[in-house]
Amino acid sequence: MAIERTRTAELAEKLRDRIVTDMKSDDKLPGEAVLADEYGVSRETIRRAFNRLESEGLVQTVGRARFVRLFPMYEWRPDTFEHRDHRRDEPGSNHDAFTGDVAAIGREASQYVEVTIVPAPDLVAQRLELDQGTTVVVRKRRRDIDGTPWQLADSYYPLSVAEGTPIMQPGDVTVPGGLMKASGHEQARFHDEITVRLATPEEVGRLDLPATTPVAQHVRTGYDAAGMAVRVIVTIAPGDRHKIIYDVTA
Amino acid sequence: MAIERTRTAELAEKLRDRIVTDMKSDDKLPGEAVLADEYGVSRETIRRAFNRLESEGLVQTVGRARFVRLFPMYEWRPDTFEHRDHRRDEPGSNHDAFTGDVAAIGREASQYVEVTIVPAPDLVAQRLELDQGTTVVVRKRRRDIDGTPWQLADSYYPLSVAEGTPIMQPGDVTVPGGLMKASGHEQARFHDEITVRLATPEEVGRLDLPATTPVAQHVRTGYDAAGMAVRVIVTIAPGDRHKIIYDVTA
DNA sequence: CAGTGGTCTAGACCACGCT
DNA sequence: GCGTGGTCTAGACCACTGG
Repeated sequence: MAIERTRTAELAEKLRDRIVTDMKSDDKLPGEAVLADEYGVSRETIRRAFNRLESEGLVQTVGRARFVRLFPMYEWRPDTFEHRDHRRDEPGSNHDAFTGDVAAIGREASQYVEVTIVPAPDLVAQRLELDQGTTVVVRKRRRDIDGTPWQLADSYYPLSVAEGTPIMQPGDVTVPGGLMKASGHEQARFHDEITVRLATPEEVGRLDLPATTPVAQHVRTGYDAAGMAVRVIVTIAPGDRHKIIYDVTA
Repeated sequence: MAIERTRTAELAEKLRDRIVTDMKSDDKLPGEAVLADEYGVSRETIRRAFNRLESEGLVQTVGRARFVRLFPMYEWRPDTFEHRDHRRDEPGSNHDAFTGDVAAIGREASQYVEVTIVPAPDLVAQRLELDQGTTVVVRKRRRDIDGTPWQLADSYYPLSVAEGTPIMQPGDVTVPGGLMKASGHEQARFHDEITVRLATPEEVGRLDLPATTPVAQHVRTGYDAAGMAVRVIVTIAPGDRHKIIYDVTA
């Protein structure tokens, strides 16, 4: 006999099995009323089971219907990302690191960048060693794969670093050696902090996620050769479509 | 005016505010009936709000009551952890890396290790380059802080590496140079993969977590100087009590 | 305007532990 | 026994959308 479980947990498992064995990404799931009838439970129980599957990222509700979502994992390598990113400036390459990674698995990348000046959020001010509320330049970036929002990567720069440099240029800028080199503050080392939590309502909106999805928040602080904190990148990576990879020498 | 939200979301926010401003860790929360009356909503709405707060890790239900849980973040540095771990073998130290980290913030660490031989799970077999189902040695470890389960760290070794070495010894073993050196397969490099997802029922049980908590799954594959995969460590770190840190040279 | 999912409620039953 | 949280249900109302 199977161990004792709640109807909701059992139903979630049945639906999960059914989805992974019989269905593929973007398939439309039956309506709540149909399933309630089919499995002999109330509509609320159906909804609770789907809530679980949505949190897992397996199902997403769009408008008036639920769809299967099985994303490929984007393997993100923060330890080599910036290094590879500079290749975009080499002759013959029009790939930044993200675009190159995505092209390598036969998919299409796109990015949307918005440049603004804002008071530094707490998290950023601390890491840039600025007073809370000091204005900073932020390049808010959304990276998509095959038209689906994949991750957010917001870069914050002190005004003293960004002013009068290509960092202030709107859009996805390409400059030889990269934005940081152009600012005269090439980065020598990074401090990366990863935390795991549920997506905030803002992130749910920007990435079109279900309401209760786990995300990785990756905060990279970059320092120049003089030891000055010159950039903070806050990356939000939904768990259902990211694997973060570091290679470490013992 | 505040933007339009559901009663559940509004209530969750009110309770969150109330908790972080007026309460402290381990305080007992009022019962559902009391809150339903106080806020003028049904008990189901109270429960939905608490479900959200439990997922965030702010509240935990124990037996017949809910308590505030505000954990300090354990700052885990996988890139230097193993190196520092070896200090346990230096004269005058009885600290491994975890115990030392925890002592440094004035708290008390404890660890529970169980050694068994099992068929390699898929994830492990692939990384150790073994056929699926090959038996491997696993050291299942739970690390606690101040008596609270904090993380799981299960280490898997190929039989050929572990046999006849202190790796097979039960309990929290201390050997000069570390377990890997004693096996003749000191690790030269690591490949770390981090994914984010909801805790599995097994993890919920082993770590005493609420049912819908996000965790980081950190899989470290260690290679010896000859390039052989000699160990896989699967660490499960609940998001509400961990910050993972890597320092990277550009 | 009928059907969908989103939300909320009242009420029921249960297991459990405390008084 | 009574109150707690855990679970489930039936039913209601809403907003939105496609026929």
